[in-house]
Amino acid sequence: MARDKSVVKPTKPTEAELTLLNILWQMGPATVRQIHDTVSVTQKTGYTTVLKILQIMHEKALVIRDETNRAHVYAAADSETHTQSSLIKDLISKAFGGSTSKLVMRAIDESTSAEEIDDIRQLLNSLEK
Amino acid sequence: MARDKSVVKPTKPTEAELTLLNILWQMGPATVRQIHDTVSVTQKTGYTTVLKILQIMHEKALVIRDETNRAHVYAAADSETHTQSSLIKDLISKAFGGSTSKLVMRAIDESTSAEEIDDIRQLLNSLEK
DNA sequence: CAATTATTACGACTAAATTCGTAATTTAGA
DNA sequence: TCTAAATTACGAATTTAGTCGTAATAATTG
Repeated sequence: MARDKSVVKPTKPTEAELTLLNILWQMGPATVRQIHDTVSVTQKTGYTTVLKILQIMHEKALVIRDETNRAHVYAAADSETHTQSSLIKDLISKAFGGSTSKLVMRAIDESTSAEEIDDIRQLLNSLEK
Repeated sequence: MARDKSVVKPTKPTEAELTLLNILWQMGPATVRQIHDTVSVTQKTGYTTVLKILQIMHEKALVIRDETNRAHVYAAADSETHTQSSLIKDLISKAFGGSTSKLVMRAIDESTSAEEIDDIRQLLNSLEK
């Protein structure tokens, strides 16, 4: 049976895709050139590799593209927050039996700073109401 | 340069592998037959497919194998807790800029039950000392 | 306008993940 | 023992991810 395109769940980004999304969330809309320059700071990746991944992400609707100018301008299709939520929900269901509290227990360890713990405590307090 | 095998980081399990690990953590050591029977309850997967994935997991040292008997007995190489920690750390670094508190904020939402929130609060309290 | 440069398009290639069929082997039962 | 059943071994086929070279196209500039 044919699937209804409008209801297809957004694809989970791969690692390479997530790397580019992080850059887009950071810089905002950018050209392949800008994105490649940024990713090149930490990784040795070919320009066409970045281009290709962005094109695939466009097919998957992970990014939107402005083709007005010669150099297309790419932007993340979903917000960082939205994507984070979907990634974390996925992990909770696949590795934590659906238990958010178990995940939080595993997430916090000796390497977690006092500030982070404090932030989390604040969050908990704000849920009181 | 050759890598020191004894220091090679444990591979991150794929989705199919994680499915089988969940079963092994649940049942304890088990034969391919038992694992296949269990996975079959929720998915339609061929017996040899399960066997193959377990063999690959063995190569990757994700599981250990007792070959004493005809039907080999497989068991998870790492504990569920250990694997959960490593998966969550991976996600924190790749999608949350290394911030545990950001992850916890995204993890908790309207669908999180009061019991879960309570469990998390207890955990926070236990960190007081 | 021609030549150089920048960018996108296209396709190929490798590696890993997933699937499973068939062969070989071992065990157990008649 | 000999046949049937169960299990592992082997390898092929498919899909996705990731990589990049080269061709085609568009823009720039001398």
